[in-house]
Amino acid sequence: MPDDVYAACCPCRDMLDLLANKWSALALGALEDGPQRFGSLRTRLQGISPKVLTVTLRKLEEHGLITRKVFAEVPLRVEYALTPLGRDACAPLAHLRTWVESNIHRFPVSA
Amino acid sequence: MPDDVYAACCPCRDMLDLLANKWSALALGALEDGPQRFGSLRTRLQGISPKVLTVTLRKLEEHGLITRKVFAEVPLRVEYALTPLGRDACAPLAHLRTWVESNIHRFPVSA
DNA sequence: GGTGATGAGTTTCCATTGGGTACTGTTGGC
DNA sequence: GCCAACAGTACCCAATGGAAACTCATCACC
Repeated sequence: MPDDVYAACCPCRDMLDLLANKWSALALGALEDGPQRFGSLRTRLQGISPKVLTVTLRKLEEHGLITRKVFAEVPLRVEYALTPLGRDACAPLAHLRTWVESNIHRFPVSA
Repeated sequence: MPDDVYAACCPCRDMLDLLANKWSALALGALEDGPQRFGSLRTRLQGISPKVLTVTLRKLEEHGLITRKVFAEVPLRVEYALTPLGRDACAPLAHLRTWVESNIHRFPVSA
């Protein structure tokens, strides 16, 4: 079994690092509803700064999870959408998000 | 629905940030097999430095996902174990890890 | 009684991220 | 000419991430 996230040199490690990330998990989840524009994502991912959103989206695009499509309109429109791979990745991330939401009350009050 | 990971101020956000993290996901998964010692975790989480492992474990402990038990032996023995909450958190993280492992071949070659 | 091993970390340092705020560029409407 | 909308950049500082070396306690060995 060459594909092991516990192996330091396995590319799995990089993928896990990409997906196991607050903003990636939220961004992919936001795109589950369909393509979204930069501004819309920025609104949905409350608290994200434009810079961090850009970096997050670029990384996801680079790894084939989302696509970035520019429309030559005015004002400029850019749409981000899930690739089939990205769509599949949403399932485990959705589990994680919903688990957190439904178990948040079990966590000790923050220190 | 007050518990929303997309809300910046919701404590869910902090929990997602804690769990959606490469080392947390791997550490919790390693503890699924039963209590582990520091050295054992260090070996299993290939490539982690002792400092980062310490920080990771302390954060998980602080948030009630694992326990840290010191045995007054020589040489010193310290065991980390999942709490019930931690055990429950393993399920979505395991999904994520196995999804990555079984879909890694679909990712484009790293840039 | 000094030497080394064991286990579980610290300490120090540097490079890489994360993140906030302000700014840019393009075009259209007022 | 001036402002607004959209999609980002640029610049800066603070917080992590991570490697390598060091610490501390105790025991076993020579």
